[in-house]
Amino acid sequence: MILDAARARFAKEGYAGATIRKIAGDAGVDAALVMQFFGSKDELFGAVMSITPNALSHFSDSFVGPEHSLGERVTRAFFEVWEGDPEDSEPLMAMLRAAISNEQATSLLREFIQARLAKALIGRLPNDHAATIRAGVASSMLVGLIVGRRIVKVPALVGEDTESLIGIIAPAVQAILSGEDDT
Amino acid sequence: MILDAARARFAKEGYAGATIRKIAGDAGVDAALVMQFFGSKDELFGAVMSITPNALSHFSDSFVGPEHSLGERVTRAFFEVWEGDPEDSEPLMAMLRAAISNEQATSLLREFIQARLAKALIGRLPNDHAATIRAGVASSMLVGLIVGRRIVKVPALVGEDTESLIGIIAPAVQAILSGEDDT
DNA sequence: TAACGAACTCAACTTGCGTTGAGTTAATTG
DNA sequence: CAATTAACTCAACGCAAGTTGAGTTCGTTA
Repeated sequence: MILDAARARFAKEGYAGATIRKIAGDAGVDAALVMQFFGSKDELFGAVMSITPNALSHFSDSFVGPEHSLGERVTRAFFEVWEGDPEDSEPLMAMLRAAISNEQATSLLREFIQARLAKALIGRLPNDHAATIRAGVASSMLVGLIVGRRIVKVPALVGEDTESLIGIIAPAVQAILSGEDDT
Repeated sequence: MILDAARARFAKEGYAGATIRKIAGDAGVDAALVMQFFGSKDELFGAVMSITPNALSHFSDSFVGPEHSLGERVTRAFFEVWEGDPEDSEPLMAMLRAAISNEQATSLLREFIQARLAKALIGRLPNDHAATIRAGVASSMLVGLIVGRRIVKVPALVGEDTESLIGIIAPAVQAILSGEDDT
């Protein structure tokens, strides 16, 4: 399937690195066919980028439960999606990689962090300005960990299993979401 | 100056996006001259990427002081460097942007997070395995905030002034560095 | 079985890139 | 002033990319 090949390539090599010819090759097909189906590389990319319903519900579910363990549930859900089924994580990875070099991807990732994650959170927390900001901060921090672990491959993060990381990160996420600050 | 133009372009547009022709144009010079000076695009990029001594000492200094405000000092130093003098922040931005698509940049950023930041931290904390990991986690989280604020431009982060963000983030960084976890 | 349309290939075009080598200006120095 | 070197431009190469249009296979349907 062309879409599968495209998703994997965009996730691994970013927007510029993934060429139509390579994607077509992976799918055992001529590059011109990809063009006929999707019109352009941009449109193919748009078709690939998405947040799967499964990933979304995973995030949403994590907000249900006692507040004292909110940070841990959110952190765990985040890792489960980003390091779980490629079907769910590859579109996210494609967005993240491409967001650095492609404007279209940037706005999609922006919408993901802001609208989706924040909206899911706001139902569970005071729906005010501060909650939105805290949601944005927590999301960006968690994305930063994915960047470190999966893209930059910081040894300290790569060599650690998910549970240990969650043990370290969860309290920090909790601190942000529950709003114990200095101001 | 060619190096100034290159630094700005790499920081704004990443490795692939910044072309030799555009850099040469910014510097009011022919592309061929850039080649004669630096040999190749890779070497030009290598000449641009760096952590300035000023940025480094900024980070180091932030570890000096009482432990209960360590998180706040580190967070503040981080923002001061990344949002301060372009002379210091642009090479970092160039590294970060390029790290997604260029292998050479990936290892440089890896070294930055691991060797430099972590090493500076380890002098101040128990020099064990756990401290290295905590340093990696904190660094990646902070980088994630830069990604959100400066690259993806998440509205919640862009619209907030630095001090408010530090107030939210510092306790989380403190939680990670001081080691109050769940395990 | 004939015909139609979808799925697909082939060869080529265009553009922009990094890069090169030969040539030109400008500055330095003996 | 002559000459050597450094700073620089020009025109072009080769390549890989996205894209195109004409042609081909092939399964479905009348």
